[in-house]
Amino acid sequence: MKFYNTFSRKKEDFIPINKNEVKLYSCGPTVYNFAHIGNFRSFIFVDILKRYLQFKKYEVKHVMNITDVDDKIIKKCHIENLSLKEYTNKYQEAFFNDLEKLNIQEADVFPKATDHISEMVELIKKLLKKGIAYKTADGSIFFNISKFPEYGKLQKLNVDQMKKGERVETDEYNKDSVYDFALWKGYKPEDGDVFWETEIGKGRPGWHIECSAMSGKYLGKTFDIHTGGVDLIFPHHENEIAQSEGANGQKFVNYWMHCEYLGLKDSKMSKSLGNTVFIKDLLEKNYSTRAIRFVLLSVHYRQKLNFSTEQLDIAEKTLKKFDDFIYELQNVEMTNIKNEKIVNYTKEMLEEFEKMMDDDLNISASLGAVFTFLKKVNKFKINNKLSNLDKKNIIKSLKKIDSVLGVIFVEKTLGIDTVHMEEKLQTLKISEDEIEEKIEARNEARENKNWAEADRIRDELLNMGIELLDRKEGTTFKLKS
RNA sequence: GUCGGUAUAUCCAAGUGGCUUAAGGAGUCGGUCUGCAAAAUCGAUAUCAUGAGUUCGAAUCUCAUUACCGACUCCA
Repeated sequence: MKFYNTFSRKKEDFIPINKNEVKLYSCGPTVYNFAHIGNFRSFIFVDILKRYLQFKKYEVKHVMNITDVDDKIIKKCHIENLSLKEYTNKYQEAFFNDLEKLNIQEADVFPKATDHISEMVELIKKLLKKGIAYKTADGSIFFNISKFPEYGKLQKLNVDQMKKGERVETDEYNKDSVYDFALWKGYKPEDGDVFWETEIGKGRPGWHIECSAMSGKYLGKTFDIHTGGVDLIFPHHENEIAQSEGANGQKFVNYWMHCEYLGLKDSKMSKSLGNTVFIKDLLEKNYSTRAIRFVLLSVHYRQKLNFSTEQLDIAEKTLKKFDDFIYELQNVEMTNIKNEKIVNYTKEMLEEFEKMMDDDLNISASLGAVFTFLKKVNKFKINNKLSNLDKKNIIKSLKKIDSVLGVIFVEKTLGIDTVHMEEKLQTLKISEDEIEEKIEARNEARENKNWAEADRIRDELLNMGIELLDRKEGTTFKLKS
């Protein structure tokens, strides 16, 4: 299995520190607003990565931080006259809600910055002691990049040649160098009640220190994979490396994996540009959460993705294809002979899927293998040449695929004609018998070549969300997904 | 200024030297099936941005050109 490591800018064989275990840290949300679909793209990337590692039988220990204190949050709190907790709780809840909707597996730990002040203070003390950090007159503490010669090694930038003009930094913090960054921000009156009294003074943590402190606490000084959006490479991840390696004197992260932007009409989507799309916006337009998930996962994570509702339409169609495929497996007349070809198809599909995913999560090629599989199996289905054994085999392999993709919902689709169907019909106030009666009436009309009546009945049912399928063996129905 | 990325059909998107006379999905056109649709199925739809070079052989490597995008400021 190979992953592209931002650090080396190359695909590298993945070798975890401990044989069957992967320690994974992901930069999570800053809860000062709802997370937009661009944010969720990177969280879905992590989800696919994590699920695939599990698919490969690794035990994954996953930590995702929640940033619940920073400049923007404090500002907003004051505007809305809420306490830090009141303000952030709302968005935190919304975040978890959206995670669930998008079928994103929860991390093992979601540490919050405000719960780990003491760990951050410890780390800063260590840096002060080593002389890599310094305190300024206003009580702030900065990281001194000149004491960490490797600074810039992730982003591959040369500090001396960086553009300096644009960086408008006021002198409020009295930094030695403009590139020194804050570990701790000394208290200022406008911070209001957002401060901590600590050994290193009264104030609040800088943004970067939380990830170093919390990853260290939950995953150790060196861990396997660190993820985030490409926009975090610099300065955030660069600074994390400086902090952690500066304090611990050992390698921080073995594999850095970064997710590309999601864009809208050729511009990147970000909160600061104000061109954001939220999950709820799309749900209001009646798109399903699984279609959203599908769009976000179907483009390779290192490829820019230009989001559009057209892609959602295609995704809905694609998912319907899966649903129909699985659903119709039940209607096929089953023989009892195991079909060698089907055995081969499933085997080939799973092998191809794994081979492609092993290559830095090449999801497009993996999905290609799945679609090719559907096509091949459909040919058999059409001729009623499937056995129960084949069916089991097919379902089993799709479930396996979906343990990674998380969008096909094999079980749920198979359950349509039992629990789900009953519930749905109840809300539609129609019984299965009544549907059968209508189908019969329609078939009678069809025999009499009364097409108008036949189509009327079909449309009537379709409007209720019941779709008729005319097959050689007769007419069946299913719920429209 | 210093670094970096991308360019494949109408659209999305695999493919990084021969297994590809370029996967897969969507669209469009035309068959099969159907009363007609839907679904399924078969077929059609690409001189791989441009120019030069390396090679027995290039979408794939090298150089140049053009276009777009990004980092160096908060951002997933």
